[in-house]
Amino acid sequence: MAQRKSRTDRRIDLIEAARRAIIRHGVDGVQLSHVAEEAGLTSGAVLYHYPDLSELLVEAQHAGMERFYEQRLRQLATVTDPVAKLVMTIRSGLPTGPLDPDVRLLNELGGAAGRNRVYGVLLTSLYDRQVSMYQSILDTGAALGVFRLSGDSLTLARNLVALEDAYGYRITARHPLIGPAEAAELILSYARTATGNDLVH
Amino acid sequence: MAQRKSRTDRRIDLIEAARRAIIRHGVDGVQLSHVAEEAGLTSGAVLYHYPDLSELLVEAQHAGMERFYEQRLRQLATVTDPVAKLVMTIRSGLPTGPLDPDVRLLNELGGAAGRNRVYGVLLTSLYDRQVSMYQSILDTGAALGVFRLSGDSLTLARNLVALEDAYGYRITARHPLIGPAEAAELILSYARTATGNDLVH
DNA sequence: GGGGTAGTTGAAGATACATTCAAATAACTC
DNA sequence: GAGTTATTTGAATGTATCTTCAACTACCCC
Repeated sequence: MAQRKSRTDRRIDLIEAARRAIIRHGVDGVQLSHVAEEAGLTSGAVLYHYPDLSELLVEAQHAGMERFYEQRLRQLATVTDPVAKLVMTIRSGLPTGPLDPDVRLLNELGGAAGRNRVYGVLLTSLYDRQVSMYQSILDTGAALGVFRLSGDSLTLARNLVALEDAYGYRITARHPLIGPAEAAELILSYARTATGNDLVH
Repeated sequence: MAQRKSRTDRRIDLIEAARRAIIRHGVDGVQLSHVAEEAGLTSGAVLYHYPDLSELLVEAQHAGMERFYEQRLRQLATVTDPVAKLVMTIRSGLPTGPLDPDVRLLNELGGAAGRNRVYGVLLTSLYDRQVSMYQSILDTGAALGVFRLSGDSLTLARNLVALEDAYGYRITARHPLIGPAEAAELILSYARTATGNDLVH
């Protein structure tokens, strides 16, 4: 028998297991048995904690998203220079490679968001928060005279996040010419014209 | 009994039916019965034409993608002015609304492309062709002296397609503030700095 | 350390889905 | 228009998955 765990611990485990299962089989292809296997439990045990699988899947997506965002914020807090912040943020929004689990999970959401309102709301809220994150970097840099913005910061920030998203898809789809480094350079090229700064640090 | 059709006619029908079924249930959630229902047939009939459902799904994705791309090329051919071409191309790459079937289908592919090499290749090939399309518009405009490009045309074109992709996702996910018009404006703002042209026509 | 609780299993039952195929029939051929 | 072929159905079969639940057991608490 699998190790017994407290309600909360097991639920955390299951959310992690669901995350992995989604990455492996897709939001619409994932099954109870997949989650159970990832968690090292039987289907019955999964159902004991989450009588409705779709609830678990939503929680898994939510948790994965929050973690991704929190991680970026935490990293951002380690530097103060606007240039360093911007460059670091661009990098942290891209997958480390085609297998990056965080981005893989987010990408799974993309298609489902068109069909499922809950996923749509989740994804939209992540997008908006990332936009705010970029916007505050841009505004701060402009206030300090480091950036000379080529347009309003909201527009620029929205485009920066959009580019991140799109290259995340390209990388996970294994574009032969666009990897993490190339994608970062492409986004940086936009960021340079947007900020009027060479962004060398 | 459903109307009898020739092999080729029925296969075309089934590809269309599969397209709708994928949009409704996702690449990984679609079932034989969904396709059959969309086509107004029984599962047996579907299996008679496509013994392997996944083959039909790939064909459906392929067909949808080709149609999307061909449509853009055809529209592009109706104008000659680089400014008009660029503006029109940006608009034609965006969904008409959250329900736009062509973009919905492409978005379904995004997540699956990380898991399924075939889908990855399909999506990558579409991306590359779209980049070429933009690149040729940019190069022509530059040669004519209409555009003063802010960087190399490949970088700019890649970013333009990336922005299209990303806003396609935002729109199908029903972002409350970003619809087709707003997305077009966001991409145009990038296109303006990229071409040094106001892009009014 | 005994009783109670919470977590887990495994098997049984129910449901859903894919797959096969004989029979039916529409369309085509000569 | 008789015979042949291609397409479709519907029912039967098999398999996979979900769901339920009684039994088991580890752990907690007094």
